[in-house]
Amino acid sequence: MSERGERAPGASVTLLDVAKAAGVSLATASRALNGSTRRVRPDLHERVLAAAESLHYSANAQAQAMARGRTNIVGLVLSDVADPYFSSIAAGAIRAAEDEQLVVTMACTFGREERELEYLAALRGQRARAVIIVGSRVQDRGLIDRLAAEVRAFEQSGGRVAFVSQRKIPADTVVVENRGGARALAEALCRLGHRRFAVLAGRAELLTARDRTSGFREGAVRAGARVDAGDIVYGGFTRDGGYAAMNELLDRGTDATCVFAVNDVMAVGAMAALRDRGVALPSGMAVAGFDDIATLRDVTPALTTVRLPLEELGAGALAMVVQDPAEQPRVRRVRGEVVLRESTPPLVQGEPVRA
Amino acid sequence: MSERGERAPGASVTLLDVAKAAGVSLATASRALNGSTRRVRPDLHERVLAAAESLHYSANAQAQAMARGRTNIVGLVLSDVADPYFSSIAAGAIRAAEDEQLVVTMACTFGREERELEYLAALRGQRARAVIIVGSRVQDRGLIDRLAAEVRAFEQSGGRVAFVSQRKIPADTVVVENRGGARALAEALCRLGHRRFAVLAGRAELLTARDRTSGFREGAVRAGARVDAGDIVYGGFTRDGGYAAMNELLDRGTDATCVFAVNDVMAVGAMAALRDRGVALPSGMAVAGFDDIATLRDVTPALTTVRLPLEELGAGALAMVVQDPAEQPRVRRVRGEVVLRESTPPLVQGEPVRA
DNA sequence: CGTGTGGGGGAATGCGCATTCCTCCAGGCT
DNA sequence: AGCCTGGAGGAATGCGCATTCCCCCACACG
Repeated sequence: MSERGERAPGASVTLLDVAKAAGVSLATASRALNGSTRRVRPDLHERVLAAAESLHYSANAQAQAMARGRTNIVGLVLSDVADPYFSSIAAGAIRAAEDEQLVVTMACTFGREERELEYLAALRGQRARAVIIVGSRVQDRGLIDRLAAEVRAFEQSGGRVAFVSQRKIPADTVVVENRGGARALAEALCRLGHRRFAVLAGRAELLTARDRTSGFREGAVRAGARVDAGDIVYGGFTRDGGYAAMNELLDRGTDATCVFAVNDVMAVGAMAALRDRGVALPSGMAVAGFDDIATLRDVTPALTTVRLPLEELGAGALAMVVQDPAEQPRVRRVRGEVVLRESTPPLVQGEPVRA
Repeated sequence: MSERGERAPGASVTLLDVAKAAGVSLATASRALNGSTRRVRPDLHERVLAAAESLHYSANAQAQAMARGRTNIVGLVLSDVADPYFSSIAAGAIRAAEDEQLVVTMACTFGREERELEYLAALRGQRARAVIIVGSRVQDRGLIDRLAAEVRAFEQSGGRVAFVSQRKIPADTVVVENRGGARALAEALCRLGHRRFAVLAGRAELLTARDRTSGFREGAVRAGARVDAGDIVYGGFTRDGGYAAMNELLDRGTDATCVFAVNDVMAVGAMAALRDRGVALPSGMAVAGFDDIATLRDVTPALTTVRLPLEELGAGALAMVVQDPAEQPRVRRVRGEVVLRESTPPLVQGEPVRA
């Protein structure tokens, strides 16, 4: 099989092979390839590089990591890559990581938040240099405490941790101003003439969903409008969740003129439900979302929403994790920008929608 | 600082610490924690587990990898996670990897295909167990040859490689039947009455784009319809590419009654362009895409497309890479399913669109 | 009661590399 | 000419772990 004299499959060329081929010691080969405080004579340096090239040498990252005592791995933990919200954040983080010569490993919880714990432990085992945890914290004191302990253990072992979520754990965090964004959105919608709102509030445990819901309500009330408790519908934080919640709302009956879905994919689900029920858009019901997902910018009617710089969130978290740790955990607040589009036209008359 | 008597930051607890705490040898601790052909006396076993637990021990994956000579890392190389096509495939792969106790590391080329080479080399250095490369091959013999060499080197060092793309490299490949899917789509559209088509063909170098374009043309011609060379517009493989290409087509003028964009995001861009130019949808121009991106299933008019089981593509590639290698590289063909929706209503009369 | 046998604990080895320490040599100085 | 110094190559060490090999002990059998 290997008449070409190649090594057995599975056996890869090591630094020692390179050193031998170059006729130098292992130490010199290492110095030539990785640089060092020590200098290597130019001709030897040259020979080592040539040998490595011709042998197609690729340093064993595991061994390097062990010898050096640290890796260049950054763990990224998020709920679902297939969700455009998370994939955009991931793209931002990955891009930034590549600039820093860091390798990103990714894990998804797929909605089971307790898996964050497992992944964090696994990444500690990987001796990952840092971990970025993206996703809403949930209303569960026990879980938060356990996660905080796990984060401490990770940092204790020399790693860095950052969150993109609520600031519930003492660690660097990129905080999205969900409440403020939702409040501003509500106020803007009130200025358009709306006085009665419904909210598709997503999963009740998710703090992101809660913050957006309560912020919206706050803004509405402040502007003299109403969000009745009966007009707040919980459900999934997904497209189908939005669809179902909208249907439930219509079944209940509502006199809201505008419905706020706590994220864009839910809003799109809600629009689909409205259309299926024969409600004209946007005249029959105004719809607003949150996030400004790029892929959804071309839906019709164009969706009013709160724009979030998603890629920046990921890049920002990576930047925090690359910096030296501060005395106190840092918080980077990111605000959303209200974007009014066709899905929420000015209301001529505040008359209730038929429902 | 460490009045609690904790170890210096950066120093993590090792297997030896656990062994000492349990009053056994390192070997026994290893056997208890990882299992072995050898059995460990139950009480010692118990003690080791308890010690590991109380010390919050987490095995150093690097060291394990080195001692065992292999890792449980799977590299995923794709062009852009933020693109829903790739993120869906990634989600499928990650899900499948988790079932196999594998860790996924992700890298993005962001459209620069030559980076696949770099990442593959880096993953060889990681001693990754396997690599999955997702994305269209490009028309570039030199690049393909270099990639093939890099793949050989990777396999030579004991790793496995799979592609989700065209079958250009001798390795396990999940092949999407782009040509066949596009052909079927064209035929279906012809049955709706269309006789003149335009194609927004994406980047000319991408084989995926080429295959879809030529397959579509093939199907159209076979069904007695036409796709004039002047009605094929190249551009970006993105939403903005679709938008620009559609505008270019309208500027040129066309008498096509239906435009096929080689993927869904381009189709959405095209619809936006049509709308901006005042063309009524779907009556003024029928539009079809390819992929059936989940996030885009609610656009209006609902987009006719070719459905691809994206998550399955990722999961399938992972399955191939987990299996023992076959004598001959495997090929798993995946076909798309034509889904006719409102964006391509039956054509009553084949009259040209105003353009 | 002596010897054989098998199960299981422990010491030692090596994985591939960075790094420290030792050594040697060349050049400059007195 | 002899000594010192700095620069650079090489041997050795250790990172944390799996695994091999050795040995001891308990039990069974003759």
